Amino acid sequence: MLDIKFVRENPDAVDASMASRNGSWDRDRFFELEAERRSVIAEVEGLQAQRNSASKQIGRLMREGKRDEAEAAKAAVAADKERIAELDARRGEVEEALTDLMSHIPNIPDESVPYGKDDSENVEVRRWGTPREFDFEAKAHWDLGPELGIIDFERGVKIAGSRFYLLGGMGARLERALINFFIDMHIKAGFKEWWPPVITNAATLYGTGQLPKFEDDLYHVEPNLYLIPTAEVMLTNIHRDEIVDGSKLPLKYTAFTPCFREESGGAGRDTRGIIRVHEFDKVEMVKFARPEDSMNQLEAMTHEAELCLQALGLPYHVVTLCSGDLGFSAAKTYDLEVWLPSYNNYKEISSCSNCWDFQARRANIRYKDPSEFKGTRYLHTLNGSGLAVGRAMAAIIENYQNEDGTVTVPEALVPYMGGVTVIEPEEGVSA
RNA sequence: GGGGAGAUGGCAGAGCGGUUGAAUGCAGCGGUCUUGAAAACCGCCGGGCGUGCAAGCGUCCCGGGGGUUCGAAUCCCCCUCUCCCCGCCA
Repeated sequence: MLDIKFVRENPDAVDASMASRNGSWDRDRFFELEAERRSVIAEVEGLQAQRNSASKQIGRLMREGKRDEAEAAKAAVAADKERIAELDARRGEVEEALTDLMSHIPNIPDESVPYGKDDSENVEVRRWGTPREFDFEAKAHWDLGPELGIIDFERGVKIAGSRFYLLGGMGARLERALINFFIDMHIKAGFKEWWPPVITNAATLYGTGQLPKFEDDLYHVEPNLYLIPTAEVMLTNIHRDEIVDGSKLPLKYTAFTPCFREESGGAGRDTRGIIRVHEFDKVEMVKFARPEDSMNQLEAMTHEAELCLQALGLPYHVVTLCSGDLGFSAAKTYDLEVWLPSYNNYKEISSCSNCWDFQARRANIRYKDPSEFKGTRYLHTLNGSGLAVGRAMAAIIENYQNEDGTVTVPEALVPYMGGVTVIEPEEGVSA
């Protein structure tokens, strides 16, 4: 959520932000509600002040035994009672409407974010590695996986539904290896490991910005319970409604969780393979940073995700999302896109964002640092994938495939694979 | 699922319906003392909103919501959560 005072004083900035994001907001209604809110507050608080002092007076008269005067004072105050109740109710309505309006406004892009209408205008920042030239016909992971007997699409659909898949044998082991490998990388970089629930409530989802606007993207378990779309939700909300000790910042958290997405809007996109599915595994990084340090922390977090790809020897490039492609809560985002031979292109495998105080304001996460300022301030939250496990697996299968249909295990993963260096076709899973 | 207890400031923990936004302790901040530190002593020390250049003033907040009252942390109702016992159970 944006700062309401900022919006009042800089409506043009919100207009510009909305235009650059292909969005819109009701500026007139905002000012209408905002003005009414303040006038209602002024009036009701004035009446409350009168009532409060009258009440004190009544208390005093009662103590002094001046019954008649006390009764007269009571009658005088009673007149305002109804008006106060009326204004109070109106205040509730206006504030609710205003909050609702505000909670649908996305974050404002950082000034360094390039202007653009959609992902075609994202800007490449750097490349690492060179896509491999195959001297044989390279296969897509959706063919090679089943042939190796490590990915089973048909039975995944049978036991769960479309856009679900099943890993078997070395496929399952590779998933587990990747999870452990990524988490170990982050632990070495100073991240604290967490293991959160994958079911969450509405307040938590509101805090990170999934609700109220993106309810349709979420799986519902019960009216107030949802499956998490990413561990970011849980890690960021760990400190919801808390005041963090400023000397502890930045806090660096990591967690592995499965992620659940309805993908109702994704029909027809990435229909093959394990690229876009309803349930996927991801290791996530989240940081809580001081405002003046958050941009540096974004660079560092992006670098941390890059190290994972480098360690796996997977070619990738980094792009800055343009304004039109930016997510709801993000002020700036770097996407890491890994080379996928089947796409003959780079495909998103990590997204690292600085949300500034947008989520912190929603989730009420502040910090305190008596040596620098009195009171509390909203901190900045950041999140980044490190990495999407399923897409990493797809990239490994495709980039490390051999002409004989086997897949070489990236060296860094061998210890995590129990010494296995090559994945060979196996029986009894799907083949 | 059944029964019982509870929810107060960063933490711990008081609080006859009327200067209680809230005692006290710890933590924190500032200071005295000290070569420095500790100890001791003194002072300060919640948040949101409105208003104001500011100092300040006002208002709301004692899990959440509603009610009674001139006035509620204190009384009533509903909800949520936590803890303990029993049942069930990986």
